[in-house]
Amino acid sequence: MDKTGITPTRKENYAEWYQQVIRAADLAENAPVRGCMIIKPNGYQLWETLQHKLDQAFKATGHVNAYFPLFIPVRFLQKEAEHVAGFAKECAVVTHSRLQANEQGVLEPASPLEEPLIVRPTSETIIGEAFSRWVQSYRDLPLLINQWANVVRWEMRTRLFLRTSEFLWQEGHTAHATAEEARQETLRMLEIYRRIIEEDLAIPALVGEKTASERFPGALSTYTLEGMMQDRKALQLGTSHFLGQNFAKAMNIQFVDVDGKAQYAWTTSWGVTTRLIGSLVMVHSDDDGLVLPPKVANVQAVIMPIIHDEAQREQIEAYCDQVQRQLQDRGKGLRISLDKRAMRGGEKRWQWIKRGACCLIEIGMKEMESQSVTLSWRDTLQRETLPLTQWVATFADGLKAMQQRLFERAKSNREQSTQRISSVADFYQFFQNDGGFALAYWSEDPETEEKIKSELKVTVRCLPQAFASERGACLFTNKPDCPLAVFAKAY
RNA sequence: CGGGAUGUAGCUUAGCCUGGUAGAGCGCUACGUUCGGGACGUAGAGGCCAUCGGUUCGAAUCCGAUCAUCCCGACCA
Repeated sequence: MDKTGITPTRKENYAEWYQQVIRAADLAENAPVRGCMIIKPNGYQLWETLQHKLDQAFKATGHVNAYFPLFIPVRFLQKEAEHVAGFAKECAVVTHSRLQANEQGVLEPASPLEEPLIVRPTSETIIGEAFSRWVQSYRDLPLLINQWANVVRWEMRTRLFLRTSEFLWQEGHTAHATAEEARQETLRMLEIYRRIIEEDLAIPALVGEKTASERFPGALSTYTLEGMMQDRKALQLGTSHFLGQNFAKAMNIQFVDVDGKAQYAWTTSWGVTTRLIGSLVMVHSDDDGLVLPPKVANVQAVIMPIIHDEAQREQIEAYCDQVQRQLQDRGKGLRISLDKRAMRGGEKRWQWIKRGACCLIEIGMKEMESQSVTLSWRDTLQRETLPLTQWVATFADGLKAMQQRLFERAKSNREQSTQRISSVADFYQFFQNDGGFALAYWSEDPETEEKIKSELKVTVRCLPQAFASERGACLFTNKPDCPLAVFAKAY
């Protein structure tokens, strides 16, 4: 194959390749509003699939969904000092309640609001206000709430799915009677994210804790899941925050404990966003377009009738219907498409390759006569022909195998670009070459963090859980007994 | 918000310097030949050249203003 589905290739221009994959798969487009995107049906279907999997996991752990206002009074945000500082610079502010035509007939804002409202960049404060009324006694705890919503963070530089001014997410907000319980909740949700990201999205996730500088504004600790994209840059896939009593104190979430004493609750929040769709594109896709893990793919198999002679159309299509029915009978949840559009076979095949259909099934006279199918899996694109009965019986296993292949490939990509670093010179060398994830002992001192950020554009992604027991002398300061940190360039 | 650039068909764009009211490729529609690795031919639809103003007999083209977008910097799921 010399001609690739996507121009340019990953190697030629990764950023442009990413945009083109999204365009070719028809996932989303830039909206006529600055920094915003239109998520098209193919993209939204992916989001619905992720939503469904996450929602099930949340419900299974006792969380319930609710919906809180889009608008938040400015004074709410103001109640937590770090929180304001973190979000103030990127808030959309609503100041007027109507439009009025001026002398030229141009509509202008009129009727100023007494108190400006911000469009939620996140909902800790407005949910906290509600919690303060809902929580009275230790019997009201834990309070486990999730919200599916859009949020707005006014961004300077935007990219489809990865960074837009408005995006979709879920934000979980919980309140607990003890610090220990809240911390457990933070870690429990982190583990749910890890499981879905690794098992459904087939993206190996590096799990760990954020440093002070990368922590959520107002949190005591922030845990993160970091994925490595094919350009070796890190992408934060989800976060879970232990908020301590900061928001409980700011929003006055108090309860009476067993001993009759008033106590501040301990709260958490955690979220993942439509950015996960961007990570799917950047981790699995290739120079021919979108590649998706079967568990979340919109189309797990597409059946394409190949018709040379119009006289044969009817019988070939009837055979295709039969193949679809038999596959579908093997599993209710299977997503099988039958593409009867009158297009040339090659063109049709390419279209489905670019859209990330997991399995491409071509059926013409040969297959019909021999009761077989010709198929290829999206990640390898190698054709093989199998008897229909055998194919139907093994299709589900084929999906599983592809899911596994994608995960293993992503994992081996990450491992190849992950390196233990033991000298500052090697550290600089590593990032001046190809880069990736650099593991090094680090004293958590903010000065080196600042220095490498300005000199190399490298940040500390997290202190990984997997290496929590390892201690060593800091790479930069030589201070003994420091934790291992992961450094990388990040989106 | 600083530095640089650009606005012409759904998309990518030529034309602008040297004024004479628009050309191409892709896409779209129809028909024909094709069809298991991205077809080709023929015909056709589609643009008051970002907006407003100025210069001129005449402006996509020259001048001014406005708006928008993109790229580079400081911030970010």
